[in-house]
Amino acid sequence: MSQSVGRALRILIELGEGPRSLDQLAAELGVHKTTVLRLLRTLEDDAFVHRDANHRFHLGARLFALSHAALEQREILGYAAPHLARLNQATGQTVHLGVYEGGEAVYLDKHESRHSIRMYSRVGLPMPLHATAIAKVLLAGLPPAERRAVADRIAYTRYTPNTIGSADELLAELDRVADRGHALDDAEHETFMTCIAAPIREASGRVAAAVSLSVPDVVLSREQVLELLPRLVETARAVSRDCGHTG
Amino acid sequence: MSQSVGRALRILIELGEGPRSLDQLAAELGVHKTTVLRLLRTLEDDAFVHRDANHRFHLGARLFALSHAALEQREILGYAAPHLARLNQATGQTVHLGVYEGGEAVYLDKHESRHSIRMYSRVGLPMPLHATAIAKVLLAGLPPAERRAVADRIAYTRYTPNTIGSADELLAELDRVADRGHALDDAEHETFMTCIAAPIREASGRVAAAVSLSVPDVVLSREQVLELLPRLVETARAVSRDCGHTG
DNA sequence: GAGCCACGTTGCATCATGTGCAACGCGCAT
DNA sequence: ATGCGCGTTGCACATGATGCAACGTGGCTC
Repeated sequence: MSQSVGRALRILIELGEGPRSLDQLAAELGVHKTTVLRLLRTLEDDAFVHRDANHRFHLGARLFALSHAALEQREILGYAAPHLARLNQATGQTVHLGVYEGGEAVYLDKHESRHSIRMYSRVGLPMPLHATAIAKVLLAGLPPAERRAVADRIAYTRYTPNTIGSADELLAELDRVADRGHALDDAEHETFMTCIAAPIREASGRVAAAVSLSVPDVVLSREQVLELLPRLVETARAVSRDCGHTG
Repeated sequence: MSQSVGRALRILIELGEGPRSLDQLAAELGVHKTTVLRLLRTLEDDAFVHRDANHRFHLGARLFALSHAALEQREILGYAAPHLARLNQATGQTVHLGVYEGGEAVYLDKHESRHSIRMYSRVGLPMPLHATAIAKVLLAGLPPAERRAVADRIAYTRYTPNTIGSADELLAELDRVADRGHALDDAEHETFMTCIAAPIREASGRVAAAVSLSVPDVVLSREQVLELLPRLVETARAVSRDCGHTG
């Protein structure tokens, strides 16, 4: 579709086979040296390729970073999916998987409630950091210094009377969440919703994601939702185990 | 340098942070949706990105493949270098590291002889497959079917009276090399040179590379070179161990 | 169930951008 | 000194990438 990009990608693929010289690449792609050189320089600027002292081109460091990132993302989704489905099956409620990435908490996966009254959300959508159970779990998993930095950047839009309104309040709440091992959203985002969330940890112990149950008041009371906590926590633990987290 | 390629790479980098939608990417790059879509399709064609059922874009499978390939290449170099330096130090002779990639045997690393008469070679340079000790070790490490295919493709240029002249001869020699665990180039490439080579194996047992010693006749006789074999083989074993090969 | 909205998708006209050519510079080998 | 191989640069051309505007479509909301 896009010629130059296609050629650049073919260069990467060729380099995947082993180091190449400029002329080799030009010959293999069937294009002029000049063109290959320009593509290589662009690739080099972003560390996708690396040239050694002898003007031979190798795959660059960025690829390692990317593949690691990709692996992590995929793994969590794949490992979590069956457990989320089972939790959804057992409770009949909306189940979310969320992760903290690039300064935002976003939904990675969603299993719909059986009830006609549902929570609005979309996979990939960022959520308010101070007003959702998932976000609180994710933030509680960050190192304290980073928590503070993130808390200071939040706008603290007040969605309901219960919404957390300041960085100090949020940080105090994050401490409680870290202690308890789960978070509650008690009508802090929507007046008619209660959510509970628990952390998923990867092998290193880092909080890699969070699972949540979201239930409208008209379906279950706050107390009834809390009764689902053990099930939720057990699901999060099961996913963590699948991710290699022992304990 | 190359605009569209640069944008495509930035897309990959963004996707390294996490899955994105078309509009998100367009906003982050500051370009029109259409443009991003085209770049994405090109990336998708080569499996650099993957789009899930919900039209969200992820990093694709090719990146895993590439990073594995790159890691392998780099690892061998890094693991081997100190051992090669030590062998070079101990013997004073030219030491080469070679790998078989994309139908060619090439030099990956070189440690120069202390003597004024040296072997001509350059890192990254392909070597004749039928007339060097390294290449014979590398080919001997291939599965038999592939050996045959490679042997049939060779031109069998006769460099010296000792040069192997046919596929059958070469295959017979490869069998011997595989049995012995090392190869000898007895003036088969240059009339005045003797080389010996031994395989480096990675964890899976596959022959990942080969080390060689190259000595001009005027420096050491054929017999004297063969006396260096134990040292060479031990070096190759040491590198193999560093690569995770047990045994 | 109907309408709406968000998002991905397509065709097209424009011109910026990527392209190939030819010439240069450099290092290495003879 | 000379020649060769390889990477590099400047330049003119037109190809191919771009943005616009309009269309499809699926999912959410009412």
